[in-house]
Amino acid sequence: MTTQILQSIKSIVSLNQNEEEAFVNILEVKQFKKKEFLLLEGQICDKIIFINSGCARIFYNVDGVENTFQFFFAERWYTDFSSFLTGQPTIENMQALEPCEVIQFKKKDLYQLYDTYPVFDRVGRILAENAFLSVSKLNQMLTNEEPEQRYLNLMSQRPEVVQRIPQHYIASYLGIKPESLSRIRKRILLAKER
Amino acid sequence: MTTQILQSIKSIVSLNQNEEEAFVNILEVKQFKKKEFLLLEGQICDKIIFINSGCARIFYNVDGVENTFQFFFAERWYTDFSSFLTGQPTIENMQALEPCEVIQFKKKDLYQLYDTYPVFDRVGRILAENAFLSVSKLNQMLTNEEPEQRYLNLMSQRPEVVQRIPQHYIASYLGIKPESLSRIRKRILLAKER
DNA sequence: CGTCTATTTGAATGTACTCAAAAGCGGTGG
DNA sequence: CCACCGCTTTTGAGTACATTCAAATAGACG
Repeated sequence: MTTQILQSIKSIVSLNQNEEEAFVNILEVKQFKKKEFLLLEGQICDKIIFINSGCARIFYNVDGVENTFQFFFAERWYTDFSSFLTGQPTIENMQALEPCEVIQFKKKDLYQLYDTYPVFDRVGRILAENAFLSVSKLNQMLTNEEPEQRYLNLMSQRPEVVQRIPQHYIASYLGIKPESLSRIRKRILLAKER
Repeated sequence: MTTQILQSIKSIVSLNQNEEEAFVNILEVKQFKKKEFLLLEGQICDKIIFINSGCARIFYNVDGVENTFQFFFAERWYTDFSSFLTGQPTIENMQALEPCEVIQFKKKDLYQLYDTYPVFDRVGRILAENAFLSVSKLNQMLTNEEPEQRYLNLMSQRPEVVQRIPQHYIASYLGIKPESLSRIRKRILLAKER
């Protein structure tokens, strides 16, 4: 059950037996059905989630419109850092798009680890750094590229998104309306036929 | 000279005398004239910069067009994490918009600190977390808000940007063309007059 | 003072948007 | 297993807003 998350950690730092045990002890496995919420806006996000299987999207509401801004598949870490760090209620929702098995642990347990085993500060640092890289990439995508190019890149770089995620969520992720994505797809198809 | 950066560090963790000395020892103070580059694309970003005074912008080139995506003022940290972490050449340019005094230190020195004094892993973690928060915010801004709203928010949340930064850089930061920003400003002025 | 760059203004264009409706698809219950 | 219902995707027509291209004005700096 905890093989994947341990592997993920161990690709970052090596843990001695004490550290590994201490870490495993704070883990909790959870199952979510399709459409269930792993995190709901208004909650304080005091946990870190690692996805064993399934997939989920993150979105928040702006004037009643759902704004999807990330998809998570197996082997990926998630937390709403803003809420996690500041203790403020989150505006993010994390919703299972397929049945999910996740491993999660609480902030307070993690902070205890930070204080007991400094190696975990390093884990935290590297996870934060990776989170930063991933948001930066998203940012560049949103600022540099036309919607059509964004979709083409998504197809080549994250095919699982295009294959497993409903189109209107992808549209939201790309920053366009479902109708526009539909037209873009049509354009791409026509271009290919030639 | 190092007062500000030490204060910034100490707002994160407390350092004992050894740690503080070790840290100060890796610091280097540098001056940059207006328009000079603190970081140039193609270089490997192997340093972290802390701005003592002045301001700078970060931009990269897309098809020959400069894409400005952040402004830095005094008391702010900067590094191109992508390049810093992966060792790949950076695509980012950091250019002084006013004369700048900065304090910087090298990656290799920092990693030595990481290994000698675990407290710096924590510093690194928290800086990475903050960098993440700031990129996330930028992201939300870019995805949620109309250009006009973005500019209004910028005026109220970061007035120093509007006051000290040339307009065409702000336009680029907002993701629009200088002409559009000019028209937006006009619209805002007209609205205020009523 | 003069040059170079930044900003403003104008007119025409393009692309995604809105609104509306039709077609397609998946899941549920009979 | 099929029929139906609801949700997703597609298509169409018209609109809005930033963009492009071009030119004029304003401002900064030597």
